[in-house]
Amino acid sequence: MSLDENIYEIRREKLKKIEALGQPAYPRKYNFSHTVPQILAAHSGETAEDLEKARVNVRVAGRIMAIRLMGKAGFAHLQQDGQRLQFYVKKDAIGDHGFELWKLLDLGDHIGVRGYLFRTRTGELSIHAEELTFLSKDLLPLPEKWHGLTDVELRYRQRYVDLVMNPEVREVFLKRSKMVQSFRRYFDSQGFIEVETPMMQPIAGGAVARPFKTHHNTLDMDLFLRIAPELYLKRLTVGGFDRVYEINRNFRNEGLGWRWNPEFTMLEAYQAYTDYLGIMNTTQAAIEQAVKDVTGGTKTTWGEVEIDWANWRRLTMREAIVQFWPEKAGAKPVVSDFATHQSVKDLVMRVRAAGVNLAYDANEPAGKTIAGLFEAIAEEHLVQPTIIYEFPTAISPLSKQKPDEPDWTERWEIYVGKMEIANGFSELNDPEDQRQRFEAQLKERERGDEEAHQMDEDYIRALSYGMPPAGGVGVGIDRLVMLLTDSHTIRDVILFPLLRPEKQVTKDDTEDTGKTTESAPNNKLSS
RNA sequence: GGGCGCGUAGCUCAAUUGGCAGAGCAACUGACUCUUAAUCAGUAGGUUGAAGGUUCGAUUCCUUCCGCGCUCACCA
Repeated sequence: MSLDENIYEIRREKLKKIEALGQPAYPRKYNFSHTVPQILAAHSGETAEDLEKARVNVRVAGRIMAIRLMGKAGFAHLQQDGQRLQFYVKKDAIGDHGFELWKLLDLGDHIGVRGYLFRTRTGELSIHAEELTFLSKDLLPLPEKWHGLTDVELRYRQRYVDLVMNPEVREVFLKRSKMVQSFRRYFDSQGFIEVETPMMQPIAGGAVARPFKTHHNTLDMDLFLRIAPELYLKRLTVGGFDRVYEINRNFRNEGLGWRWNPEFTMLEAYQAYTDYLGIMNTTQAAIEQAVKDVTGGTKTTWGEVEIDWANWRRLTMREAIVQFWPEKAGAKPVVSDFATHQSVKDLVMRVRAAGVNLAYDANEPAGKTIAGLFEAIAEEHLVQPTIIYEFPTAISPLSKQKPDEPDWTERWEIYVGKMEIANGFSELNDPEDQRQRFEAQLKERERGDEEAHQMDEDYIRALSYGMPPAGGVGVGIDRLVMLLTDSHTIRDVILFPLLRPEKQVTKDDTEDTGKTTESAPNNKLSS
């Protein structure tokens, strides 16, 4: 028998003894008068004399996170909503029966405490307990109280334990929730309505990525998990929802990394009768508001640097390439250098000669090469909020072209902390142009680009009914949370990030220990 | 997928050149009616991720596998 199975059995025995004392093992409810944070907020300013003069009776529920037992008395800390309140148990005050229960409690148990507030000799606000109510047993031992849980694998696999032990983790997800609330409030206030569009799509469109495939049995049809809601949201603008947004998951069948999780949360919004500049301003305002709502200010810490969300710069993609052109690559490019396949190739060769690692495919469109050039030399400099605008048409199959430069589109992206966090454009609403763009993408697909966009006939039909001019945007919620919480891996802002399945305890394993599986906790702790 | 690194008690970590596998916390027993990383005395807890190899002897060296982290490539 392994140690924690031993602890598990010991605690089950304690649970039986608790039942024998007349307390249900798994009671239905507890009528509390205050939460722990409420007590701390309301009474932290009161002195021992104040509390003696006007006695405050309370009933509080929480999880026991520390126990200090001293003969016929003892102290413990009750944790609720990430905050802790001490309570004092004295045999004289709680009675023999209550004291028996007290001795059967373990770290991690949920209990209710009835009593009155007082201050200990050392001045800590505490509950003088008069009655304990058992609420739920922790059968598995919590991690060590001082170092807590630090093993990253265990933190992600057993996030519930991580959340109990690490208040800063809890804080990250509270901020995430506040951020999403803030976006909803902002877009609602601007007359947008929130909608939900299909997660399972017959054609995975609206972005450049490889999808997950699934299957519906009754219809006997293959479906894809969406890589973006874009094409459905734009169908809704055709239908007369002039301002729509959706906050939900996208799924992309690609590698994992510090900025990438296969499922991630995106805010997408579409606004009729405006263009890329209009939606750019809306997005910037929404993000500035979210930063204020989450942090209370306009500056955040990102590792060694401070990000100033009140100070944005805007550069075209070409300007950014010029501005961050490596010295070793010689004279900075001029506008005409971006115009032809050959001149773009020359730029790539100069940059490579300067020691920059950059792949080059002679068969790909020049616009795609330019985008690669931008990512290779400019992206790493974009730490402060920066809007890069005017993207090549070749990589923007859903954006309107610039009227005077058809090789370039009215598209922009926001970069912060070297990460792309938003992508918006003037939405292409010409069905014939859209068909030609899809056809160009199909050629890319034939060339071997699995991520190139597919033809979507129904989407073109929808555009053919007339889609109003519109600006649209997608905002990467996870990455924005990373920036606002100084989290340097996306896994720290996703409650249950994708991990390999953990090895299960097999029957052979349990037979070897001579134990039945009935009570064996089936997790890594016992394997 | 490539490169680098890690895996020792429930948790956090030690173990000299290859020479008896340890500590703190958690747990168990006992003492203690204002402690707060409570204290004091004692007890128990290990197939050192797995399999194989070298060796008189492997946590340590070698091979393979499993898991995790970092990083590069592709993607947001």
